[in-house]
Amino acid sequence: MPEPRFRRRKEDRPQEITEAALTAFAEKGYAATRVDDVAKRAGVSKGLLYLYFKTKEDLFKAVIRSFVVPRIDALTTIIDNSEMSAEEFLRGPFFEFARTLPGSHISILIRLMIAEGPKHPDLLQFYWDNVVSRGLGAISELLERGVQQGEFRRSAVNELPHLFAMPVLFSVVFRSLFEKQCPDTDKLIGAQLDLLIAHMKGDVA
Amino acid sequence: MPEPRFRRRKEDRPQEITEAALTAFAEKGYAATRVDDVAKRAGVSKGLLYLYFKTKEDLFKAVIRSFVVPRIDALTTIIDNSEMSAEEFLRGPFFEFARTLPGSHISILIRLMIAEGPKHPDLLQFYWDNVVSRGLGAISELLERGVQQGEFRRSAVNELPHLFAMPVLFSVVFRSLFEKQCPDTDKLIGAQLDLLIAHMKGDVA
DNA sequence: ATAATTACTGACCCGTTAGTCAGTAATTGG
DNA sequence: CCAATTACTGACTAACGGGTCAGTAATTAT
Repeated sequence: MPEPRFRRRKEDRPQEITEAALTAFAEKGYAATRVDDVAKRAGVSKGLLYLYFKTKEDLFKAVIRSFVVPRIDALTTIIDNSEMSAEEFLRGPFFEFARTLPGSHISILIRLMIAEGPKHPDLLQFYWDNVVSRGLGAISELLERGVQQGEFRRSAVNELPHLFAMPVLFSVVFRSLFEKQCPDTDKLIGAQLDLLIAHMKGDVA
Repeated sequence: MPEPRFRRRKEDRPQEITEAALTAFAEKGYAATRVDDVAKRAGVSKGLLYLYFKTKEDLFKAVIRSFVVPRIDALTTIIDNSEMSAEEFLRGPFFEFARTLPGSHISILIRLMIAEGPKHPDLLQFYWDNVVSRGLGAISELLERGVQQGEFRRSAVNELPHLFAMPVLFSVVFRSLFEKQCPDTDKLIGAQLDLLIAHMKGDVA
């Protein structure tokens, strides 16, 4: 009896396809990625891909959903379940998150989001609700907790959560464009963290 | 004698076309912009466009060149020709530049640059040399001047130029994606400026 | 075994669009 | 006024790629 030409693996296909799509999108960008190519990488025919994803745009959304959101979940879970002081969290898990993000494949998705976002308003809304808003909210809560416990003084600056997010976005974009000339991401993010924490604690800057 | 169907205006065509292209790219992004559409907006036939620009990519590069670079030139000229103190410059012209950029059409080009950059390495190099590198260099010089004149203390933070550039890029991206939910650009940039200047002056943060 | 089901294939279709080019009409020079 | 020049037009094409679907082969039910 001959080897079967293919196996039916309904369960695994979607994930295999989104993984292939992630790689392809990362390499070529959205518009330049051929659906045919994604299918090949996933070891599947184009027809099958269209069985699981209605359109190319649909596929793109699925990629964002399945790779970016979990990352944010991980962060917020740590905040909620740990007893760390705000500073410990910022210098620990947050810093770790921020410094590893720009080198990860997620950073490519963020770039894609910037590039393609305006063409997909509903995706943008999804991204806002599930990633950006929650991320900023988490920082906000954390700072508030720091203030409550007398660790930080109450700052006049309302934009603090954004100021913490800034170096992350900056590094992601900067590195993805000017890999070679990019300053050390760790130092950049570290410097901003130092500035902000010093400010929150009321130290001499 | 009838009105001529068209005038020959060799001199003005390139600029008119790049202007039309800027608008089109801004509205639709690079891939979704039709060369035909750019031509129509410029009031020319597609054939003529191809007489002035070899390819669509060529056109894109011309747009970046002609609209972004002058903006940086303006800034560096002010630095070189004015007698302002560093702080005056940062709180004056630099702040003005930074806060108006995210609302201008240039910001759309920056987003396009982020989106399309990786596909055009030579353009990226050009952009680095003529925009990013010069911009960072200008800030660097300015800070150095501030230190020389005893206005600022010498900071241990080497990444300062990037820290000044950060809120600008952040605002550009943030606003172009989440226009509605974007925090007040002025305040965001202002806050970062305050932090950095306080740090440079050695004040209490 | 064989029928019914369905995951899967791959050739095809068709709208779309970057880029071309033979021809046309506005200029310019004699 | 006519000829030479060239800025300009617009119909054309060649290719590409998203999406479809009739058919096939693996699986499951009987």
